[in-house]
Amino acid sequence: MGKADQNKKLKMDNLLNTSFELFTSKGINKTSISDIVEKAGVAKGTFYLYFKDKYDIRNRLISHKSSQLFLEAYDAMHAAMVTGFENRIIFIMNYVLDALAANKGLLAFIYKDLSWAVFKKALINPAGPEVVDFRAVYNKMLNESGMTFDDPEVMLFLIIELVGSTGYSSIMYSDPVPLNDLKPHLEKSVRSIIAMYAH
Amino acid sequence: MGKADQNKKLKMDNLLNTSFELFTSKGINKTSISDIVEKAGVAKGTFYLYFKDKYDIRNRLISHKSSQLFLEAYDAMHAAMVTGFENRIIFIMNYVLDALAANKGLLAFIYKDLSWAVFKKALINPAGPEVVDFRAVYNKMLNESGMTFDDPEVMLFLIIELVGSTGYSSIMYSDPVPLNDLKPHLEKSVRSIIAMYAH
Amino acid sequence: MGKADQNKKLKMDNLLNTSFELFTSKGINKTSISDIVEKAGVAKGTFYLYFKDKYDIRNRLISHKSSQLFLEAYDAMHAAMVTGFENRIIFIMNYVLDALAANKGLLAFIYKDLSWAVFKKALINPAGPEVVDFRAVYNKMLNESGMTFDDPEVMLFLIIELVGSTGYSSIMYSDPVPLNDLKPHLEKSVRSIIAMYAH
Amino acid sequence: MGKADQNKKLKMDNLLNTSFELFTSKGINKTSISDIVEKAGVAKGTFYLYFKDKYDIRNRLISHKSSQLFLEAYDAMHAAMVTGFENRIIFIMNYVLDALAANKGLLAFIYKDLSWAVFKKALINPAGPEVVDFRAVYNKMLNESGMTFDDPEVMLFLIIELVGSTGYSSIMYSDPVPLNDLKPHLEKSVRSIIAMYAH
DNA sequence: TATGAATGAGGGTTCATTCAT
DNA sequence: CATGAATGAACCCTCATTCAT
Repeated sequence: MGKADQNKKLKMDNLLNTSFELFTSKGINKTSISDIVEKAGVAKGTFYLYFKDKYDIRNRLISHKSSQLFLEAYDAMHAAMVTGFENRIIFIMNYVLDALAANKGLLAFIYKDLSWAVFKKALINPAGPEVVDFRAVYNKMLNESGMTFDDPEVMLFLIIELVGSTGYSSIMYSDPVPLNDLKPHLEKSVRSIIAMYAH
Repeated sequence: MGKADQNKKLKMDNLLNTSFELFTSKGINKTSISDIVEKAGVAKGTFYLYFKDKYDIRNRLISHKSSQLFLEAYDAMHAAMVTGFENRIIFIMNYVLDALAANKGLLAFIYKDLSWAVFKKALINPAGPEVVDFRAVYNKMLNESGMTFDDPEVMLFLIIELVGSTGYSSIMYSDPVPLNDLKPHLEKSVRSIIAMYAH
Repeated sequence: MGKADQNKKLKMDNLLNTSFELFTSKGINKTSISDIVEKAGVAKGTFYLYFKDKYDIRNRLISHKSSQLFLEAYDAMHAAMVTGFENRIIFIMNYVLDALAANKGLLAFIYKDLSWAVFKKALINPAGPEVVDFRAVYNKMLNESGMTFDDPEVMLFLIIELVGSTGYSSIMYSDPVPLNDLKPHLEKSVRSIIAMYAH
Repeated sequence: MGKADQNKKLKMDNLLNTSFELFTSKGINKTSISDIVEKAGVAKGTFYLYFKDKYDIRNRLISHKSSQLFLEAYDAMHAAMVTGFENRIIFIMNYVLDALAANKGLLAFIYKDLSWAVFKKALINPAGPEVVDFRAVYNKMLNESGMTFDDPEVMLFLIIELVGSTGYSSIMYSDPVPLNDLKPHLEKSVRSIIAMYAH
């Protein structure tokens, strides 16, 4: 990588980091491009050399941050030496929920897309090199489980949507119950869903 | 009701209907108040006689449309003489999913809030007179079931979030599977969740 | 006065009083006609039956309130049995300054016109019946003084502008000195001005 | 100064001049930002690059124009080789009054603030580099007088408020007397005030 | 007389985007 | 590559005034 390319990478990372801070603190709608470039210390025009618009930068951030979060969860799962397919899924679920509860700005930021569609785009058909291919990870977990599942993709879909959707409400509004009260319900439900698909 | 009041009601309904059309066709963010009043054929100031802002009118519409949808589903359930608690929940679920599949504009409009928070606000703590108190309906269904449930509120929460969230993805993007393929999965999952809470 | 006329008078006084409260509390520019009629409990159209616009009502209030203030000062002067032309002018000056210091809303309200032009319009060429003709009062004071003055009108003009203008700054901003520090300066200056014109 | 900076200065001066013309011809309240940018031939957004709002531009204009006026008066005083403290103050007074009489738009514009508060802000605690520090000029005049004064600041305050306030009425309305008739009265009064403070 | 719903021009302000430097 | 001044359409919202009832 030449010096120019390095410099380019630095500017880009700077803009990405700055945007992320602003998006998670004041929300994407309230963040203007002026805010971003001012905080990043570059000129307005420079923004357009690297990104198409605010939503371009948002999409890249969602991919990157989601990917990072799931990777952390996966690594923590290994570090904790969790065994058993259900246990592993539950571990990841709890890890992600706790991380989001500790960083509501992040939750608010990725929520509208922390649904299957973006999950898939970000994690399963990763665009960039630094994004994990979560499908491979999932398949690995399936293989290591020693079980077979009907429609494993739909199963994952159901779990992600259920956990993401209820987790959001619980973390953001403690409604209808706070996260710690919700977790046992989710654990039971997720185990029940997995049981339905395993044979 | 005097002639003036009738006229007032007409203007308001006109604004509500016009807004709904615009919100469901171009989205709420792309709809300006200018668009609304122009299409409705009233002056800009008139808008502010009836509504605080765009989000005021949106909230009223969500309440009204959600309420209407669930009421239709409930009536259809009675007309079909469906018995059994699980069967009734499944019937309502399918009815609502089919209705939203037939009206994607409506789905896009209410989705971001067809989650527990708004469902609750709109249907369970209804503000206006024309909005159904869905909690009473739910309690009635629980009583008629002849069963008892642990945490019936959390159970409903899980079902709504699961169905709403997966239904959105399936209807809008056929991803990961189209609605008709999703339904049996949802039915199984919902029955499984209910079974977990019944005793 | 017929019953209808009485009613009319009541409505008008109601609007005048309400406007005065709003003008002195939030300022005339920030007070809308909507504010006035809402607080007064009458319909918007009613306002226009009695007044041309906001400035019509303001002018009447300035006349009325200024007149009232000077009348109070004059009465207090008599009650205090102050004798001597200079003493009387000084007494009135102090009375008015103290009253305005105790009611900054009133000062802010009448200030922009508590200058010769309005003073004259309000007090010397009074429009309505309830407004004092201050010129007569002034002439009476001149006669009772036993002295003769060159250009008594210009003398009064100089005094009013000097006192009004410095008093405003002193009361509102304590700049360059607070009112109590200003008073001796003003007293000396006013006596010096009067001395110049007396013979 | 680079070409870009020159251009920037030009735009700013253009906006200042245009605003001044509009403020003095139609008044600040009746002048909208739309009016200003239209007349100046720039886009609306450009206004906000240079000024916070209408009152920001007004304040800068008042500082600038007042400063300019007093500086002219002071220079003329020197050119006329006026000696003696009272004579100098009287000269400046007359110069300023004549200038304002010749430019009633300017008088109307700065009047509401050609009072101590703004005089002080504009001339005594000058913000920008092109604004004269009139306090230094006043102190110089005091020193050169060879006399000592009690409370020279209050003395100046009394003079400025008296002259400004009566001058406004006289110039704008010839009420109670036209400017040329007022001047001897003011001269006498000002000399009398100065005499009171000198020792 | 009294009402108050309706008006709509006009206000201030923001901000994504461009382009000459 | 980088800049940042300039743009100008679009935004939301206010409010004095009118007029049919």
